Amino acid sequence: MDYLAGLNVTQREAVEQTEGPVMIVAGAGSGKTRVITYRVAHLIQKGIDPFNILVLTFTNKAAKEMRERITKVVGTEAKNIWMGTFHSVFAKILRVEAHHIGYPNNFTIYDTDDSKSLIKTILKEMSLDDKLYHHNYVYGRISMAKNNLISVAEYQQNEQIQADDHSSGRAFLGKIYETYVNRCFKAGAMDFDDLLFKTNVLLKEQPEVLYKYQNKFKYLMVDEYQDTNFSQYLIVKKLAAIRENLCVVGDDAQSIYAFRGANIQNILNFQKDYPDVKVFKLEQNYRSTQNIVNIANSIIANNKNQLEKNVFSANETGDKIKVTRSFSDNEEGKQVAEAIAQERADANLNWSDFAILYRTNAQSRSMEEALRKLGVPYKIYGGTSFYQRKEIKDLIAYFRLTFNPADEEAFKRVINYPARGIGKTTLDKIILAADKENKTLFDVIVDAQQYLDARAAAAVSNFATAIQSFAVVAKNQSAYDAALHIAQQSGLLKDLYDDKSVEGINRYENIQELLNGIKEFSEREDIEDRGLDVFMQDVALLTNDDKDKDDKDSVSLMTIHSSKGLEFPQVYIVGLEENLFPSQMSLNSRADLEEERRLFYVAVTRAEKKLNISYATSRFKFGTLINCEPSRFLDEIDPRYLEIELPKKASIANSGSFDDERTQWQSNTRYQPAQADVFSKPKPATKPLKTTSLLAKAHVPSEGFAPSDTSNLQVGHEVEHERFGYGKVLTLEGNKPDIKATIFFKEIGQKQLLLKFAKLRIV
DNA sequence: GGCAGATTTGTTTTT
DNA sequence: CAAATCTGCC
Repeated sequence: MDYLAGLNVTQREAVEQTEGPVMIVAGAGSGKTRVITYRVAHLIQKGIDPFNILVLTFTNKAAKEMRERITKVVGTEAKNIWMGTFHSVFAKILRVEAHHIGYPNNFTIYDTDDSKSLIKTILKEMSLDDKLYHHNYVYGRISMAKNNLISVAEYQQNEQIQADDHSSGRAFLGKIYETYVNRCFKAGAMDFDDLLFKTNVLLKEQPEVLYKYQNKFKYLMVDEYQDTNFSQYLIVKKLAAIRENLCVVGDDAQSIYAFRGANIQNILNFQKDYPDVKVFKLEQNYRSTQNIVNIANSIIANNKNQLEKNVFSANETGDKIKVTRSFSDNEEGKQVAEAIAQERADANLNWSDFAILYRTNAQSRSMEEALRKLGVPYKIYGGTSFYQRKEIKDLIAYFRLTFNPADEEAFKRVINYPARGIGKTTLDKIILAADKENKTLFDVIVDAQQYLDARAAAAVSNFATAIQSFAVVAKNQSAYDAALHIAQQSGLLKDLYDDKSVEGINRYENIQELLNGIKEFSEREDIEDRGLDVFMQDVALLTNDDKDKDDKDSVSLMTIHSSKGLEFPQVYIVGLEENLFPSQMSLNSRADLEEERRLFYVAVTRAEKKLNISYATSRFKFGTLINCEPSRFLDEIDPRYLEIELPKKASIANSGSFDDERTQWQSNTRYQPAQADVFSKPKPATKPLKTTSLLAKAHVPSEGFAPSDTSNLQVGHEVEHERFGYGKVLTLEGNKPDIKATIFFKEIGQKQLLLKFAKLRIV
């Protein structure tokens, strides 16, 4: 029982309140994970069977960390606790129960790519405008519906939804949703949202199944409860209904998953649903210095919607927070890498004491490069997972098809990879036939000569026979032998082996790595069922973090989202720029912006001792350089806690209002190639312009260059362009917003520019 | 009908 | 900078 000694009064009470509904409102760094860990340990100590405990988290990493920590307290018994993400836990249950709701138990899990690809196929079949019905939009709409447990019938009958879809000009969404759901069902596939949606269906329609799990999970805990969506909320509520031994832990200030349907109301509903709930508030931050906690508070104070809380720290005041500017993303990487190396030497720290956090995965690249140059070991969490690489998905698609020939997305993926002469037209015919006959795509190719001409039918039949033979092999051989057989006989291994490019070699190695992983799996003694089908069943749910075994001392790189729940002595938050953080996608509504701010709050509160923030005044986006302005969040921080460090070198291209405007249009507008060529990427002169030297040096704009209002621009006017220099207007053509000017520039010759984009100063 | 090269388009965050 | 899509050629 000595583990209770390390807890403060509230933490201890929360741990000891094992019975009945409990809500723990836990500020950042207030020992939340500690409480959950010890609470589980305490339950086991009290004699509760670990098999009767269910702990739900949001990310694989959180689940893994939690299990490790519990293992340290209670030992190997921790293995028996049901613990994992919502998706993985309920996928596991559905694997046992799916037949109750008409699904095969070996259903396929569609990942986001599969879902979007299916949506694209459906849109094509319905010949809908793929701009208006953009697959991302459609996917989001369907996902929203599922997360709110809105079935197809309800979607089509709901007046509000129908009105919305009609007014946005997308009246067919209900129909698309219907087709999508039918096609998934026919393919024996569930998407991510289905894992929760179908669990709800199961628990609703099968009372005896519900009862079974209510009695299995006598104690439930949900971490990051503020991130639950309605679907998740209802599952938890139902499972806990008999005993109400339900403990939820959350912090509204750290709600950062609204984009996937999380509903902050769930925390408020909790008190309504369980009137006798015991609420514990953890407000003392043990993690960070006072400066860090204060800065975090000053950030979150800018949000209007929040529960009252007073997070404080009794730790040392600590260093001020350093804000650094650099002139490019690469420079930013260099500065961060150098600072880390320096700090590590000065303070005698480990590499693993440092983390670099960013808003988007794409930002890891410049950081990686800089770290590599300095020889700093690092580890990237998340990002494109190993299992999301093309070659891995290709091979796994073969596995999927082997075990579930109905799997439409796997079918489309590999029907002509490696190339075997089955093209777009043939595929379209197969899909059409399948639709008409209400068969699966695979059914059609088994019966190919009935639907296709001889040549295509032969090719397709060979493929079908191969897949069928794989199924026999998979049944009779070990996972590894079967996997190797499929990799070879499909021609995939050879195709990759023949590709001697750098990427090709890499891909081949990745396949080898996957095969090695399967081999390891085949040889595991601790699980009974070691077939290839078991190995690949839940691959869609895996992320990179599940693969990392090496715990070499290294700097951690990750998005802020995946850093939630973690802590590091020194944290570098990079890319504090408008349109990046906050993301430009979030600027349309207060709710979205506030979520970004909470994200910043999460980032800041990861730091224990030292926090560094940086931004760049330019960075590469889509391969072109854009100018950036500092994030509004920087202005919101109480400057008393800041130490602004200006760069040694003067930054280029950062001159006030002009840059601001350009940043804006560049992020909204495609770079006009006619303008870009001279400046950013002089291509090998494939199409040399007679009047233009591609090697011309960029013009240096005159002092205080500012574009003029060009609405009254006339032929003959002398103008200055920021990069093309001085020139004379030759012609003006087109109508109002799209007036095109032909201008002869002294330095580079004739150019055509759209006035609405060109920044011209009338001389 | 199918392929390779050219062009164009797209990035928030996670399961 | 990549991946998706389109275009011209066998």
